[in-house]
Amino acid sequence: MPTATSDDDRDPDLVAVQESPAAAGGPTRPTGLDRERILRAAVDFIDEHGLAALTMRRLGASLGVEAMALYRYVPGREDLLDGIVERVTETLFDDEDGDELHIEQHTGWQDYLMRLAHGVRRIALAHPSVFPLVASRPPAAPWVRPPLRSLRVVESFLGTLSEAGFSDQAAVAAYRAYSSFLLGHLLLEVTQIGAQVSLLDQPEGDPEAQRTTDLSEYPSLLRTEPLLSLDKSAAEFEESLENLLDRLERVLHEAKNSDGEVGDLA
Amino acid sequence: MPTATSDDDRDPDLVAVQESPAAAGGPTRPTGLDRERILRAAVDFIDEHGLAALTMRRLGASLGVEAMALYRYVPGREDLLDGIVERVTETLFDDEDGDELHIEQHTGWQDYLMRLAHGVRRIALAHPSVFPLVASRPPAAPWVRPPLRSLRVVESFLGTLSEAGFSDQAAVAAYRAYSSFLLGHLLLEVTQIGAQVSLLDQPEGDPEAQRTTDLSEYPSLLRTEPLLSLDKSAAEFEESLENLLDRLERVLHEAKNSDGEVGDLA
DNA sequence: GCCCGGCGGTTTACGCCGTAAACGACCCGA
DNA sequence: TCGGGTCGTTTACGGCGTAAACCGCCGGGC
Repeated sequence: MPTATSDDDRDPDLVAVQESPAAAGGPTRPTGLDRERILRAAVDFIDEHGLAALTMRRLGASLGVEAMALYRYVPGREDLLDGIVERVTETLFDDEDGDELHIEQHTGWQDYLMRLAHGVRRIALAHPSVFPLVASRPPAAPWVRPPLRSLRVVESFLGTLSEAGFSDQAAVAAYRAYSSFLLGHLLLEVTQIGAQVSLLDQPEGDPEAQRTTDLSEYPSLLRTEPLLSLDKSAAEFEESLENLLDRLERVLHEAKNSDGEVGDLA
Repeated sequence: MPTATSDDDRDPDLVAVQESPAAAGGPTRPTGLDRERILRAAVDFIDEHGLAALTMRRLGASLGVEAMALYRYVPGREDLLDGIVERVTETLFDDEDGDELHIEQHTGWQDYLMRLAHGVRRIALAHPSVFPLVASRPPAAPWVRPPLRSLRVVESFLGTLSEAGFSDQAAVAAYRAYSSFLLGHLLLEVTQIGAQVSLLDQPEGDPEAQRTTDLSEYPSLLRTEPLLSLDKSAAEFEESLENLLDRLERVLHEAKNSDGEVGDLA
């Protein structure tokens, strides 16, 4: 049972990631380095070998080139990581059909927030090993909250909510609650994916000693362990998201009714 | 606006951290290495210089000793990091008065969840640079979700909710929603702290060019920028936490009324 | 008193890291 | 023909984690 959503239907945010033609195996690449090609190779590399394995030397090798060659297109490792994050998060916009994020495109702010959330989740699930980078790289401005990292997205978020009748305070509070929700849920979800695969490719040692930790001192854990091991990420994401939207809607309506008081959400 | 700390009273989770006597400056320490002393020094070091600055050599130097001396007490760097996390999270139990976490101690599951949340938040705020480690270190079992990392805490969590009438499914779902909430909120809060200090000690360059990014293309951002820069972390934490508890309470009561159906929260 | 084993810390060494700097090869317009 | 630019390589340096050899010292058995 891999990463099933509810018990038997598919997770709409889990899209098959097709191998870029002849990208995986050989260290050769016809010719012509280029910042864009480097970033693409870096993302592929992290997807395949994990974040910790990414070094300038190895990334160079994966492009059939010495490490120092990369420095002609990338100022240094830190900037490379920033570029990776930027590249991955930018796929929010070419997702789906054109740009789903434009205000005129969607039907209401709830629809907008749901599209945005699933867009970010799709990115996280497509690149589980890259997502911790999206979560932890220092943001451009101190009030930019991962995983909503680009000013363009934050602007679109605040603009949409404003237009829908949210006060500035309420919109900002919504932005904060929304980003906390996304970060917490998705970071835990991709971590769990990573933990599972790193368990799978470590079947060494005698198969008996590989037994899970002794839970005999923890009766509740022992009893609920099968439940804890079930993956309900997709359903829980949906549930939490809808709950957040309900809460925002309550704030919005309260502000409209008693409109002397500012619906502040905090 | 219920229990939230409003604009001007103190944050109860922000406790003053007193300097350990003569710990900050000199690299000297009387004598006698010891795993516990090493871990303490490591936490102090990270608090002072940041996570990235921690190396075996420098940690050794901060104890007046060569790097290799540490290896007599710590198998390696990875294990050191695990030890740091364990040491920091264990202070959950000696917080407050004895162990606040025992089931008999508190009055109801809501009170328990609030104490637990504020306990974790206190840890995060006391060691902002360590918390990302708490959040990202691979957990002991795949279903252990940071920042609630110890089996003891998870057991206590599930036991408390079970005893309060939650079904096993509902308790597990609550555990997941709760850990997502804590992780998302606290990680963003400590990140913001780190960003602010790292901005403060970088006042170099000519003071004019240090101007913040140009926001003229982003009208909503431009308008709400002062609001975005306001720190309302404590109040928002409280608000989100209370909302989560309300949601859990709803689940619990629905399950009790129509008790053929399982309140599943997801 | 002497010796000697092991405890606790140091020295040395190895391979990998990020990256500065010098160095070619190759191409193309004057 | 040539001289400069572009693009990648080579070489080198300091710092990293850590394996292995080394050594001073101290306490107990003879």
